[in-house]
This record gives sequence, structure tokens and C-alpha cells, in this order.
Amino acid sequence: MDYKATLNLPVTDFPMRGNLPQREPEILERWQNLGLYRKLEELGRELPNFTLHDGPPYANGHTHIGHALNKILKDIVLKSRRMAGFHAPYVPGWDCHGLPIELMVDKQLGDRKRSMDKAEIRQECRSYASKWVAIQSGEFERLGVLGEWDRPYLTMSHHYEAATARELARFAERGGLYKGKKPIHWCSCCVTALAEAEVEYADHSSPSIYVKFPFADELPAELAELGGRPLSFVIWTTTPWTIPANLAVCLNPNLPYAVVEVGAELLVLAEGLVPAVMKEIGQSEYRVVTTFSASIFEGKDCRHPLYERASRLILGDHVTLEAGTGCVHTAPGHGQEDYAVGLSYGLEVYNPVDDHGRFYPDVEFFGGLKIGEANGAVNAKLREVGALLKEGTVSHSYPHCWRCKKPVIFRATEQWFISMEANDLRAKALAHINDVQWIPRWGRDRIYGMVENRPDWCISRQRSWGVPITTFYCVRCGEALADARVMHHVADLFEAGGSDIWFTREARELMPDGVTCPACGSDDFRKEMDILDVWFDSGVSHAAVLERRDYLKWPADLYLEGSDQHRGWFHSSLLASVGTRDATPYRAVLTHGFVVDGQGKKMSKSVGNVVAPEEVIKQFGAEILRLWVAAQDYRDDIRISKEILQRLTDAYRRIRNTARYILGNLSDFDPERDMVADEDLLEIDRWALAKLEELIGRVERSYQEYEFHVLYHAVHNFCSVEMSAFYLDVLKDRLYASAAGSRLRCSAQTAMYRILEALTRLIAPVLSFTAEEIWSHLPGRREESVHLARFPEFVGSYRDAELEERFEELLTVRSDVAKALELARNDKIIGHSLDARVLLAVPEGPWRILLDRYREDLAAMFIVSQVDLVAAVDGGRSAENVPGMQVGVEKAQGDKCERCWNYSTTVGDSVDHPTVCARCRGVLEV
RNA sequence: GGGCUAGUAGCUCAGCUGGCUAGAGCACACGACUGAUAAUCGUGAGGUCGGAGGUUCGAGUCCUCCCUGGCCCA
Repeated sequence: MDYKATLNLPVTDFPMRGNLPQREPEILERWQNLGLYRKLEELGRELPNFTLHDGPPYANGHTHIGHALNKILKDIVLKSRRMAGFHAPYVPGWDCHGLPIELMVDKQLGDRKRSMDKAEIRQECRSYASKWVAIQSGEFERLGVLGEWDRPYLTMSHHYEAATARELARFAERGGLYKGKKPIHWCSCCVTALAEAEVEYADHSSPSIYVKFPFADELPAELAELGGRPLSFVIWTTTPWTIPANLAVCLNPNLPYAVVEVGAELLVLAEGLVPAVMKEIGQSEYRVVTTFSASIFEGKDCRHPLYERASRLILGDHVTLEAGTGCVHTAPGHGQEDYAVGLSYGLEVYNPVDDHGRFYPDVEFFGGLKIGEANGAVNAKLREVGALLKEGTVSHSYPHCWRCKKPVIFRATEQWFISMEANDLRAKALAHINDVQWIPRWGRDRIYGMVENRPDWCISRQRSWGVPITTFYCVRCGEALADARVMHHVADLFEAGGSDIWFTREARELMPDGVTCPACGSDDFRKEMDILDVWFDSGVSHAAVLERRDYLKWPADLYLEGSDQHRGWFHSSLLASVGTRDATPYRAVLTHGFVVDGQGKKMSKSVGNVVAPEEVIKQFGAEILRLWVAAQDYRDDIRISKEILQRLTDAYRRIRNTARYILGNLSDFDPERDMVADEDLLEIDRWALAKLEELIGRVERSYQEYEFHVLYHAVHNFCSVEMSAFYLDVLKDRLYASAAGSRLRCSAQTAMYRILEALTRLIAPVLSFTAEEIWSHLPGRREESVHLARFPEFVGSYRDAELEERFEELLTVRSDVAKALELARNDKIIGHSLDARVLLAVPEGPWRILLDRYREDLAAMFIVSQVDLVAAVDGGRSAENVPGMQVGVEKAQGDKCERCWNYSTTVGDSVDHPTVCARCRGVLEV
């Protein structure tokens, strides 16, 4: 007789292999047809709200692995919040304005753009951005991210642009907006000011010159005896072209300076740098005449080496001994620190260089020269007048335009700024930083330091693709008009027509009636043609999105972006919100690190270590990418490599197979009919449920605390250790050999059903596709999607400390037995563990009491045919873990039951079934 | 150069306020099974806790310096 047919072996059409790249799109389609996201929104209507506000990626180019990481993290957070009972909407957004798109469009248009006006070019930019929004949207959805993809927020939409203009008006209203002249990074090639974010540092070779600035004033009393000899201050610079703009020489008031005699003349420089500088300028013959404190020269004049004008001696703490001479060439129009120190001495912000990087025609000696050419010309002129001590080159890190990669310059131009000091914006922002929960904690220090030290926010861009700065100029007198009332009026117009109307309508049409110039009374105005920094666009998203959609909350519960956003979006959002509302737009900010390669190195095209999400999806499936996101501790950098993905695939298979095995054993289980009451469950089944509850607690806490890698390990260990290696393995005999519908079998099935049902919910936020697949294979009635379900209620009713403790000990015994079995296997005494009879000799004590108590269950638990507790084991082996225990293994007694493969002395007792044990005969005869 | 941050077995992670021979899972090796089978089970071998000093009876855990990464800034 074929007894195999009488067993209850697993049956399931749940495939062992995920085949994720093929199956995922089918599941996505199912969600689409189901209207899953809409259903979630309906379900959430009455629930407490949890708002995660999406930071908008830039609508240009395909998504990269960093985007995938970010969106998946957000999705995991949101799904887990929903399953924990919150209404957690997700409105994805895109950053659509800005230079990169404009430059791409410029390139595409080529010569055609000459015949186009600004409005037409903007139209091109708009459609370019739209194209990428659609592409990226599809790529994000493919990751299994649920959200309002059909109604995202776009910074270029009319009402968003209106909101942006309105927020700018609010700054004007509070007096935070001003027009100033200030040195900023300027790209002469792209003819634009650059944001700090648009500047890259790279090695660059520059001239290095030492220049004498002849002292041209009355000597301080302390140094009167030096009178009558030529005395010069020596400066060092790597930008000779800024010499024409020099207005001062800056010394450090806290450093000692020296007067050095070189031949007939006297040179002044910081005492600590004398030997180095002398060596550099090739002077071995010199003598330090005297030293003095810099403050005695404050306010006195040198003469500019080239022009008939003074170069003032001033003091500044920024002067150091790290490089140069300790006498710093200061051109307030060409440097941040020069500007700052110049401001305090009332120096002019002098900039002799035009938009294209040429000296204005009226600049003596150099008019019309490009600054690149000017370096040589300036040096030649300095040499000619005898002011040049040394000319060399130096390689150093220098700012470059992120777009055209050419070196940028510092140049003072007219710009609109948001003041950090007006209305105490800086102080308020710093204070409000402490209202926010920063995760990890150090995020607070990071952004604090940045806000503390940042300069005023330059919001002007000399470009076309963006929201215009909605200010005007009086045509008659040139006065700038940044009137909040007028600006609000313009914002209202944007609401209907978008900011494009700024470029198609006349100034008069954009203003309310009756506006006149406060300076001269004229009513003739022209429009400002600068546009807003895109960081302002995205920084006001809290107003444009959170305040505008009634199902979102202001402030948001969470912003979640990469750690670079401490200077980016977290930062601009903070300023934009505190500056207008005196509060932060977020309650908590979570940051993740950057994706790096297997060696921890950053990804770059030139190195060729870039991992594209598309490739991972094609080869492994989005699910593996999701598992990767969950498994890594994202607070640090996140590595990705072939091996990591391979390990994750292995882990995924383990989880999947555990589910599959349970499903196979539930093929005849109907929860309504077969569920066994808790009090009737076998002890080991209750133990398994206790372990499940332990897992539920741990996993839900991990979600709560955003520590997904903890949950990954917990789930994986649960599947591998508790389930596969012990519980499910032990269960096989009971499941297969017991009668279908028997209490023994149903008890196991009840536990397994509960376990898988709960496990599926627990993994759904991470393994969204697979959980859905399991969900649809589970017996019984349930929600149409696992994502519409809640997390399993954690009640702890199965937890039983004593039971768990006893099992912990039994597992210890089991591992000692396993070692003994392995040795017996090596000695060819047994093959399968069921071939064995195990003899245990345990001294009196707690272990003996425990084993006596479970005497009848030990064989099943160890998956051997017999276990006998004996006084002594002949030739036994000392256990490693259980003190004093001796373990013996011998061939099991009796014959192997053909049906259940256990050895038993009862095999042969039956006439009808001579090859089967008593237990199996009982089952067969029912 | 500055700010912040990290460096524990091949991989992913645990190791609380310093205290037992540094743990887990996976991978790997070997073995078993062939009724979870491109599965499953067992056993085993892997770490000078980035390096060097120091504090301490005792340091992966505290201090200093250095090395190697990452983000941001200059």
C-alpha cells in the first residue's frame, strides 16, 4: 500500500520562487484596479492624521538609487503608520524650476532660442519638467510606493507659484526683504549668480604673488625711529585680478608683526611668517628690526601699488598664520570676509568687473580685459612699478560652477536678500530648532551650526525659469519698490495665470491701481527681471502644500530626507517658515545617509561604481530593494553591492519559503471551522504563539522608532531560528502523520495560521508585494489587500515567562542532543535523526526535573524515534551546555514505520498494516 | 582647512551607564535527508572590535593622536 497518500503533506500553489521582476507589475496593476490608495484615504478619514511631507526631487533625469532609498523609506514609514491606525496621506512633489532645466532646454533649443522670448523659453522649460515628472513618477510607483500620484504637488503649478510669490510678499511685509550689493559667487560663463549649492570645489592652479603696499602715512610713535626709509606691507594673493579692486590691507590685532630689513627697504609682515615668506621670495639676507602690535597701524594708509589712491590698514580676526603674510589684501567687492570687514570700516563695495567677467572700460590699465587675461597684465604692471616681490603658481581647492565647471569669481552685484537679522530671523530660527525632534540627535547640532553662521539669504537669480521676484523699479528715479501690498496683488494674479504673466504683461497691468513711487511720486514702473532661488520655491512647500490641502497637517509630523538637506530643504523650509510664521514647519526631521558602494566609497560615473535602481529591479525586483532599505542602518552611509543584494535575496527566500511552507500546511484549514481554542492548544503551539507575540512587540516598536534594520533581523531570525529550524521542523510529524481534522493537527494549524497571518501584516510595509501575495493565499476571509489591514493587535495573552523559560532550557538540551546526533552520523550509526534512539543521563536537579516533566515530548522535540532517561549512559558523551548530562545515541529500537518513518517496536503488530506503527494504524483505522 | 558623522567576523547587524572565553543570522566548509527539494536539517571553522598611545584592578565600551570613508562648508 502507498502510505504516502495517507499523509497530509503540504500543498500550495504559492510558488517557491518570487519571480519578482515579473510578478511585481501584476500586483501593481491589481492595486491600481482596486483603487488601493483611494481606499486607504477613505479608510483613514476618521483616524488621527500623520503627515509626512515629501521633499521634492528635482524634475530632471532618471531616478537614482538615492531617490529609491528615500522614497522607500518614506513608504515604509507611511505604511507602518497606517497599519498602526493613522491616516497617513502621501502627496509626492517635484521641484520644477531652476537652472539645470533651463540649461538643458537651452542646449536642446540651440539656435532656435535666439528667436524666442522669455515666455516661450519658459514654456519649453515647463514641458521639459513635466516630461521628467511623468517619468520619475512611474519609476517611483514601480518601487511599490503608494501615494497620490495622480495629484502631486509641482513647484511650477499656478497655485504653487502664487503661494511662492505670496510667501515672498510676507517677507517683504515683515521687512525681511532688502536689496543690497554683495559679493556672491558669480559664473561669468553662465552669466549668473550661483547659490552656494551650485558651487563645486575642485583643484585649480592659480598664480601666487607677493606684493608690496608702500606705507604712505605718518608712522606710529612706537616706530618713529624707522622714519626716512621706504616701508611696505607685504600681501599675498592668488587672484591678482582683484588687485585693482583693493581698498585695504587687513592685519590681525592679536598677532605680533615684524619689520624686516631687506637691503635698503623695510617690509612688514606677521612675525610668525617671516622665515617662510623670506624663503618664498628668495631672500636669505634679512634682519628683523623690530616687532609691534598691529593695532598701532589701524586707520593709517598705504598707497595702492598701481593707482593714486589709499589702501587702508584695518584689523580683522579672520587673518591667520595659515598661509600668506599675515597682511591680507582686502577687496570688499570680491570676497565674503573682505566684504564683512570692509562694512565695519565703511569701505565701498567696489566692483570693477562686469557680468561677463570683464573690467569696466574706465578701469585704468585693464579696462575691457577679461579677468583671466588680467592676471598676467596685473602682474606685469606690478613688476613694472616694482611692487611685485615674487610670482609663482599654487594648486589649491577653488570654487567652480557646478554647471559649466569653470572657475567662478566673487563679485559684488545688486541682489535681493532675505536678512538673517531683520526680525531676528537668525535668533528665532536657532531657538525654534530646539522645538524639533532631530533623528538622529546630532542633526540638531548640524543645522544649528549652519544657521548660526550662514550669511543673509541671496534669493536673486539672473535667469528665466523660475518664479519672478515680484518687485518693481521706478523708471524715473530708479527706486526699488518691494511693497507687500503690491506683491500680494501679483500673487493673486499668479493664482489664475501662473507666474508666466510676469513675462507677458506690462508692469502697470501687474500692479494695483494708484501705486506711485514713494521717492519721487512717479507712476511709471518697470519689473524686476531676477527670479527666485529655487531653494525658496521648495522652502515654502509647507505653505503651498500643507496649508493648502485640508487632509494634510501644518506643521508636518515628519520631514525625511538625506543628510545633505540640513543645508538644503530642512534649512530653507526652516527659514521660510520661521521668517513668516515664527514656527517650524515640521515636528520631527529624520535623516538618512548616502548610498555608497560595497567599499564605502561614493558612487560616481567616472569610477563606474554606480548602481542604478532600474538594474536592481530588473535583476532582483523592487522587493529586494525595499528589503535592502529596511535592512541597512540608514543613519550611517548605506552600502550596496552585488554581495549585499545576494545576501538579501537569500534572506528574502528564507522568509518567503517559511510562508510557503505554512501555506502548504494550511491547504485544508478553514479558520472558521478548524480553529482550536487557546486553552486547547498544545503547549509547544502556545510557545510558538508566545514567540510570535514577542516578535510583534519588537517589530511594532521598530516601526515606531524608525529602526527598520532591527525589524529585519527580528523577522529573519524568527523565520530561520524559531520557525524553520525548530518549530516547523518538529511539527512535521504531527502535521503529516496525524489525521486531518484531528485536534493534534488543528492545534498546529491554528498556531501556524495565526503566525503567518500576523507575520504577513508585520512585513507588509517592507515586503509590500510579497505580503500581498501571501495575503491572497491565506485561508479565511479578510481585507482585499493587506495594506488595508492593521498590524496584529499586541495583547501579550500568549506570553508566559515560565513556559518560555522551560522551552529555552529544552532547546539547550536539544542542541546538546544535536551535537551527539551529528557524531553518531559521522560514525555511520544513523543517517536521518529518526534512525536514532537517544539516551540521556542527567544528575538530580532542575534539569532532571525538567526532562522528567517532558519525558513524553522529547522524542518529537528532538525529531528522533525514542528518548530514554537513564541512570547512566555507556560510552556516552558529556553535554556541553547541560551540566553533568551524558548523551548516548544508538540505532532506534524496532522497525521503521513505512508511513511516518519513526522507528517503533509496534511495527508488525497489525495484520492489516504490518509495516506501520501503532500510532499510524490508529490514524488509518479512523 | 573647518563642522557633523562613521569604521565590531566575507555580508547585514547586536553588544545599555567600562566587568565573565566579543554575540546573532546569512554566506562558507563538511555532513544528513530526499514527504518544504533550484528546498529543509545538523555540525564546524571565521574577529589583535580601523591603528597607536593613555586612564583603570579591568576598555569594543572613557581620553588623546593618527588612518580610512561619508555629508556639508571654506
